[in-house]
Amino acid sequence: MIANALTGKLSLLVDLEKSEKEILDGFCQENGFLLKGQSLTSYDTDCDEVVLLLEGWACRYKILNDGRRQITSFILPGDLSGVRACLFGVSDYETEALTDCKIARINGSDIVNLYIEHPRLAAAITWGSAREEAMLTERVVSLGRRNAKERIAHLFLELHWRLEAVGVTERMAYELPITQEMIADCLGLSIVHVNRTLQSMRKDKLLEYRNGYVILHDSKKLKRLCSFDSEHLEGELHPEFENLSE
Amino acid sequence: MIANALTGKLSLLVDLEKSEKEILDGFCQENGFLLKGQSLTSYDTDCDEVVLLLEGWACRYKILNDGRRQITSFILPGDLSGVRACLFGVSDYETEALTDCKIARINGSDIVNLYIEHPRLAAAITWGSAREEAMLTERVVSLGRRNAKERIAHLFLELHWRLEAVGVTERMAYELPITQEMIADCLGLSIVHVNRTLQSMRKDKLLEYRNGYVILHDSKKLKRLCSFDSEHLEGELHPEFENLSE
DNA sequence: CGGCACGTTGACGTTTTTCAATAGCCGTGG
DNA sequence: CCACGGCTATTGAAAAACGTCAACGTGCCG
Repeated sequence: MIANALTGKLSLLVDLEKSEKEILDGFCQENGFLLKGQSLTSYDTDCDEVVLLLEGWACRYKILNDGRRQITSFILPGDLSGVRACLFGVSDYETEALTDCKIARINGSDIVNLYIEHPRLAAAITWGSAREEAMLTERVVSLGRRNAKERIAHLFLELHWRLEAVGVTERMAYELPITQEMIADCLGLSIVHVNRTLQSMRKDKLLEYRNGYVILHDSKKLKRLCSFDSEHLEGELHPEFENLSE
Repeated sequence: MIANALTGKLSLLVDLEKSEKEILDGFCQENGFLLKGQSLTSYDTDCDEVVLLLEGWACRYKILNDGRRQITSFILPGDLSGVRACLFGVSDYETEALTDCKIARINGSDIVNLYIEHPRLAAAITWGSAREEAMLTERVVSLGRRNAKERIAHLFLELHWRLEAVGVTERMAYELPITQEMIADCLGLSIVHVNRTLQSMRKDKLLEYRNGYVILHDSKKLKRLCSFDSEHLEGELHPEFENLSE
């Protein structure tokens, strides 16, 4: 199931043909393993490699010159990392495994060839990037105009939405195997403030976060609280692409 | 010169062939005008239209349900707006002219066809989206981990960099025809605080911002102050794309 | 047992926001 | 011509949100 996370995600978007599915399945073959804390981009191969996350959590982040860290996004199973770096030769952030991870390393040229030989798949992958940009936009809104409580609500709802798409949630709960420090670095808050805000939200019976496990007690109220809108996570391919044959 | 902003920008990336340039020039024909405050996306045509900004300033923003506003990006001459909306049928933000603007409306299908018939151009346009994502990432870092002074420094440096690429700067100065409120909404600050911070930076002889005109007095110190790195604005196409013929 | 990573708590500082008032600029209408 | 309103910039005072520092607890693992 998880090994098909990518195929599954993209199937939501386009009706994949058999040959397309085979190509994707080829990409999904586990051929690597990362320990917690390891970097996703091995420096040997530099930018010429895309990593498909099969199992585990990772993140992208940037560090300012005095050590402050900002996590810009979380990478979940089924997500591709490094497509932009591969296409444009620039990687302006670090990528690190937050838990032990199973991955599939994909040759950069294979991805580039997709753009030439399988434009529909390329379009689907570009859609993935577009979705990421949409999430980044929402993060900007959070960091710019939402307070601590609203930021946490939004992040936890968004993660629930994403994890649902790859089928690893249980109703309104899911595993969140990261520390409060990572949440802080993602939401632009201090560890202490994240801790206090989480406690306050727990008291208000909005949500619970303990031992790496999240329970959304009142998702309706949470959504209202932070103006959550899942539209930014949805989408469909332009009909023109449907006409492309392989 | 400005009418070629798009061609110019993309030329930095790929050696365009004559036929490709002609297509781009076709897109650059001014065929619309927007008054300050007008929306870029006319609701009649909905998502099936891409707008190329030829002259003026615009922005994308989101509004929370209690009215707070966050500007997620500024749109400058040579920028395309609505590519994602056109490819994936989702537009999850508003787009508005900040000044009077000259624009070229481009039929969405024409853009989609690019992906099918002129993959190299499509790749170049995708590169534009990737650059936007990179800027968005930097904005996340700003909002999450930089204080008011650093945010302003970073924004003003980034705008200078972008405007330089389309040739509308004068040494270390440029016109910035927006209000302090827009800067506040972009940087996640209050108007009052933007005002005070600008004054303080003026006193420190870092930069000046008056009457819609920015002067960067000490760009070296500014860059150090906010860990500015223009790498996120650069890039080159994967060599494979060079082999594509038309 | 000791060390380490993580969560929690309290006291105190700083940054930033909010509220409220004033001043300058500019176009409009009388 | 001048008065007026609307928009933007500016200022001061007070409050709220959030950060920092330092300490302590707890569970895990070698």
